[in-house]
Amino acid sequence: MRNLSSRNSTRSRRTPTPCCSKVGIKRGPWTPEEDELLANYIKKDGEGRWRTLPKRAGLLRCGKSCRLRWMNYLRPSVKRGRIAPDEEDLILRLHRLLGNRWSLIAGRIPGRTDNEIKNYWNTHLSKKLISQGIDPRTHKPLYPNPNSSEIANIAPTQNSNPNSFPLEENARVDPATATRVIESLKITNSDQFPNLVFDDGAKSWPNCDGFNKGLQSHHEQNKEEDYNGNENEDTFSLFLDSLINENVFAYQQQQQCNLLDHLVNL
DNA sequence: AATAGGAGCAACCGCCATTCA
DNA sequence: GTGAATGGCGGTTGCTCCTAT
Repeated sequence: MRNLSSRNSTRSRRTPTPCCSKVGIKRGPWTPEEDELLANYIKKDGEGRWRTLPKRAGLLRCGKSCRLRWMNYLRPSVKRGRIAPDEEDLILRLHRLLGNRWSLIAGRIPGRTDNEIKNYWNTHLSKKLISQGIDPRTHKPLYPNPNSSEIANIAPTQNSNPNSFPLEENARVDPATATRVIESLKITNSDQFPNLVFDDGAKSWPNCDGFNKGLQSHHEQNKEEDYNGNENEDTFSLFLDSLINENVFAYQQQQQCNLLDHLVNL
């Protein structure tokens, strides 16, 4: 059983949350019996009304705990097992675009939960990027070459420069826009162009800067104009579309180069 | 064989957005 | 319009298992 004393002491200083404040609520790992109770109840009565579900299902758990258990483990659509290389690749690209928006990222990877992706990122991918000299938060080089022209385009740490637009900050667009962008990105980059420049952290830095610059101009435009949600969404989508198209163009150029090299070597 | 340390991951937490009376 | 209830999210914790010593 987990030691929850530290959490309880923290909670005692705060207003208790309504669903978990009752005495007698069970915590910690779920037993197979509890899983069965929950799964059978949801199969029979469906998801939803999580706060009252435990009582109806005969569980001594809070509603949040039931929801989490169902969403992350019991749901039939949840895929178990290792993250495949193509899934990892998609996570990397989506994270680069969206930052730590795990539920959005998970929404584009069938069978994977936000918790699973978040864990995988924290335990595998962030370390992998660091080992490659890439900042996992910004997807930019950790130690840029001072002689490189790239240095001028590297976004400083947040708050250090009010004019900088680090990717993570920029990624905070509304979910509807993000979803549309991801949809087009997935079709364009993942399905049709699996080896796109976008995949490679080092090669994509210029694209990333373009991304930031585009967002900056977008941001400045918003400051000048009265806010119009749909219009700005469209502008943002168009910008991202153009960014994606640039990648497609880069890919096509690379393919042509590869073909020429091949012909030369014949 | 014992144990220390790290990795992986399930679960909990607080906060925020949305819904509804 | 307002406040309570609810759902959902991202950050964090700590337990379990594995590996190195």
